[in-house]
Amino acid sequence: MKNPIYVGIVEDQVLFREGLKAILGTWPEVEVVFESPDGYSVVDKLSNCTTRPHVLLVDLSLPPLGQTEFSGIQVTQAVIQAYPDIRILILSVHDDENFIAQLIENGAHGYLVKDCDPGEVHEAILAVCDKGSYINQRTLKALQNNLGRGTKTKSLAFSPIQLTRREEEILGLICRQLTTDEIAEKLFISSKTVNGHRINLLQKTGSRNTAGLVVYAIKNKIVHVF
Amino acid sequence: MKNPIYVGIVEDQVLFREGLKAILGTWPEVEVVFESPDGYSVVDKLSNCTTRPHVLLVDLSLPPLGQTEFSGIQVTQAVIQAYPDIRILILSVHDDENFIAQLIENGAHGYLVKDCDPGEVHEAILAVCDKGSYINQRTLKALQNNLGRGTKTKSLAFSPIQLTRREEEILGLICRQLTTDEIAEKLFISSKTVNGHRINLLQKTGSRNTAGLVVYAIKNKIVHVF
DNA sequence: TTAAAAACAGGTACTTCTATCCGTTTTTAT
DNA sequence: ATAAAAACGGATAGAAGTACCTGTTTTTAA
Repeated sequence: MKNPIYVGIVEDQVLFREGLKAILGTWPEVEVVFESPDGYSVVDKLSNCTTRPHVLLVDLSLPPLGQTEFSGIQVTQAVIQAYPDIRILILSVHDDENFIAQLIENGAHGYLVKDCDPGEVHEAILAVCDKGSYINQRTLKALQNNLGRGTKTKSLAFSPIQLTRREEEILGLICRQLTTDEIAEKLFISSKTVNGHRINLLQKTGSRNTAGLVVYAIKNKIVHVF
Repeated sequence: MKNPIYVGIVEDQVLFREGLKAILGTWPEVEVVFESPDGYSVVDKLSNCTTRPHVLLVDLSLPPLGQTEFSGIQVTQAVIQAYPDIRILILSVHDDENFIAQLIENGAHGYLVKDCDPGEVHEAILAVCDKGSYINQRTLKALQNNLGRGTKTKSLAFSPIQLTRREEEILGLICRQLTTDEIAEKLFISSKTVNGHRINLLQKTGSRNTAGLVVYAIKNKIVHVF
């Protein structure tokens, strides 16, 4: 087996990491030469690594609190800047189109959801080495649906989000554990309206659900915990 | 109209406060002699108040972040300790039995949900003056269902809650915006189990929903925002 | 004063969460 | 070794949240 593909694994969970290694180990043309439990030390570790990987398999299952995408993007950007030759394959539980599109736009060469079968991982590794990238149906769809929103996505990631007064008010009430109906009752408006503000809040803050909204609110001092 | 009933209103929302005053004003035997936008300054304000109210109508729609019941309890206790003669009628959007029971146990003389009709407010005001308390069907049910859990309720309110390792882990993942199914997948357990832990977390932290869980987690440094 | 933004409201479909049952297995502490 | 606590899992039901669509009215700013 000449010209093996050197693969690096970035995954915080030991069990899953070892499982991945075991699976990759069954493929003769693949060799795991690097692993890291987190994304932040990856660049450092790569610098004094005996055999530099061709492909980096990066698990993004646990982004830091309050930001669904930023850390993944940061790691991707950092690695690509330092080692432009390394191909980056993202492995994530998140199936959000925005998320996927943002990662690809920021330099990742492929995106796999975590419950894909080993065959797809194999295929993806070969593809990023051979063709430079691996775009499956899911990723393609995400990119298409986010094509027009290039600027929107960017401004969302880097500029401080501006919430309206009403949105902040409702966000505060959400943090105080009021339901949509209760908020509507308290503000003398329809619950449909509250629902609308809720959706806008999720969109503006880039949250997936209520938990994300609360973290955002606290982080940005829209509500005060202490 | 001799022997009017002097009533005080504690309500942060101007519109609702004025509306209440207007409604109470139509009852000849009732006179509003005191109002306050928040519960914390109530005791102070009562001390230099020309006509001391017989009944205090306290709105608890907006408890401080992360605690559904404590502030209401604190205000109730403070007023009762300083002015044992004053009858306290709680007015709240919360229909939780635990919440109601805790307030009554801590000295409130009556509990009304905010969407009750004016007639019930009238009835309640007369009742707390006449009989000393006003217990409606809802309140009675709440008290009965919480009768056996007296100690449980108390320990929940005053002792720091002890979460298990697994519970903290799952709480962390909730804060990171993972859904129950995603958490189950990540931890290699059934979503039913995650659901169980979720319910226990709500119960232990005294939260009403996910928002409460996140606030609790941040407040108690189970996750770190910054 | 005119256009844009914000707030409002209704409908519909689907997903996730909340709540109660019930039970088993594993871990921990006495 | 035994009991208690923790973790696990299944079924079911209903409440709340998420995500679209469609509009109108009010506010704000150019």
